[in-house]
Amino acid sequence: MDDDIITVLLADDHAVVRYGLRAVLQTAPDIRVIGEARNGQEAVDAAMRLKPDVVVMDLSMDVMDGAAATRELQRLECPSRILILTMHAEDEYLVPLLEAGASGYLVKNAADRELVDAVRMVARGDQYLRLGAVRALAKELKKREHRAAEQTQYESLSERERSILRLIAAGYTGPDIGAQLNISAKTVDTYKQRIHEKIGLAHRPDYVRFAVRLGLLDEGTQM
Amino acid sequence: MDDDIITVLLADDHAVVRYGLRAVLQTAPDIRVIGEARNGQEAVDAAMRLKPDVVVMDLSMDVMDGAAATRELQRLECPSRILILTMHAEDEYLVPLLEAGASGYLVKNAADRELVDAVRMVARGDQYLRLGAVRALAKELKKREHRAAEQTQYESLSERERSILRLIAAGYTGPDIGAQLNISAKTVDTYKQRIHEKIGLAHRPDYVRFAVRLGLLDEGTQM
DNA sequence: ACCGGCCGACGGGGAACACCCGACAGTGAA
DNA sequence: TTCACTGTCGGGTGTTCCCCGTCGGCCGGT
Repeated sequence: MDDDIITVLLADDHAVVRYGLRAVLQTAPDIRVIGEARNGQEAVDAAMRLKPDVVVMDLSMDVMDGAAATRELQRLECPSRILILTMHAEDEYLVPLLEAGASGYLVKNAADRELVDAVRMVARGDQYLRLGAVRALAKELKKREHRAAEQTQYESLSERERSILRLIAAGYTGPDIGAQLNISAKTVDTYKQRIHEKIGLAHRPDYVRFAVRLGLLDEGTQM
Repeated sequence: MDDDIITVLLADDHAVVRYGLRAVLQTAPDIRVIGEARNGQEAVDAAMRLKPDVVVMDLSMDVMDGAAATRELQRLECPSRILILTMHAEDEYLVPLLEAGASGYLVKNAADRELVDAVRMVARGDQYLRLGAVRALAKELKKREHRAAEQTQYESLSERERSILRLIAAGYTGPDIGAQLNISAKTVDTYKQRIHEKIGLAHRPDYVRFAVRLGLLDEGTQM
């Protein structure tokens, strides 16, 4: 299966892109495209059936996106290496993708020149990452850790406490919150103190910053 | 120049996509690709030089995006029709694009089947719009109007009032705000009342919702 | 079976805050 | 000049916040 020829599966929901990728890869005699998929679900099915050396996978697909498909293939212990294609330099997705088991990450912009090299490297078992992506990695990791820490703190609260946190951040007063939840304003007070003890939020600005960072305020506000 | 053959210029910053588009359009005998461009700037130059019947233009490009290039070609009174290609159903860009002078709007998803038809229609002077896009038009317009209304309200405030609005939404108390701006808490009170009179924000939740919708809280919070 | 920890729910009281009232000076336009 | 807008401040009353303590229910440990 690997006696010279590198077999490749293409996964992209745009037919034009698949045509283009095919055209580029056909210029390399040691690479053969053995299948195509129009979304993540098809990619997983095809990869398990065809067992290609490399899956060239678009990040943004309708039914199951590239990240989800990567995770799924990893879960199913598919031996294929995965090379992620992305539109621009959306490096924020890099870390979870590598955690999910992707072997490479290529910006479509440079796909014509670098694609063949990237496929070969990934097929050999190496990782292929663009330089900018690597640089963004450290920064991203830190941000994510901080975000994750806050997320963990939030999840350490009880259900009631989370509700109170959200409502305080949204600007409601103690009595208002009590009315909304059918409890006394004094009870709301208790939760405030417990939130303070647990995760250190003391004043309203702390609540608002915390909630904005976790995106807790967008939910109830969408129209 | 239009004695049968439709001349086309391709503008997309991804070489793979250009290859794919070429492959699709080559299947139509009445269409000939006479040029390619790697960004909006090149597209404008090439279009003015080659005067193609149709410019097939990607929406998201680095140097000058499809919308800007469309506006520029319109300004230069280029006779070419413009067919916009977009990744997904990003219908929010539809209205400004049509205003800018685009003749058609095609989702890349369906580019293999519909592209040839779209190019022919646009070349004839018709508009080509996907059905979903048209349906989304009315909804988008409404949303934008509402957002724009709030934006206008915000801009109708004085500089000081805007600051107070932001700080209240961020959760600061009157005295806190006074300290930050070196004014009395009582002065802050006045601004609150004036904001109330001008744009109707009465309670803190109103402030928070308003600020979240206008994205006023993300700015000072990014790290 | 008991004890400590966590959770949901209250209340009192003093300090802090918000809200409505009025006030006044500077600036710029009608 | 008069009027509207802006930036600034104060007084008083009602509301809210914050720290204190309380109580019953539940669950896990010894």
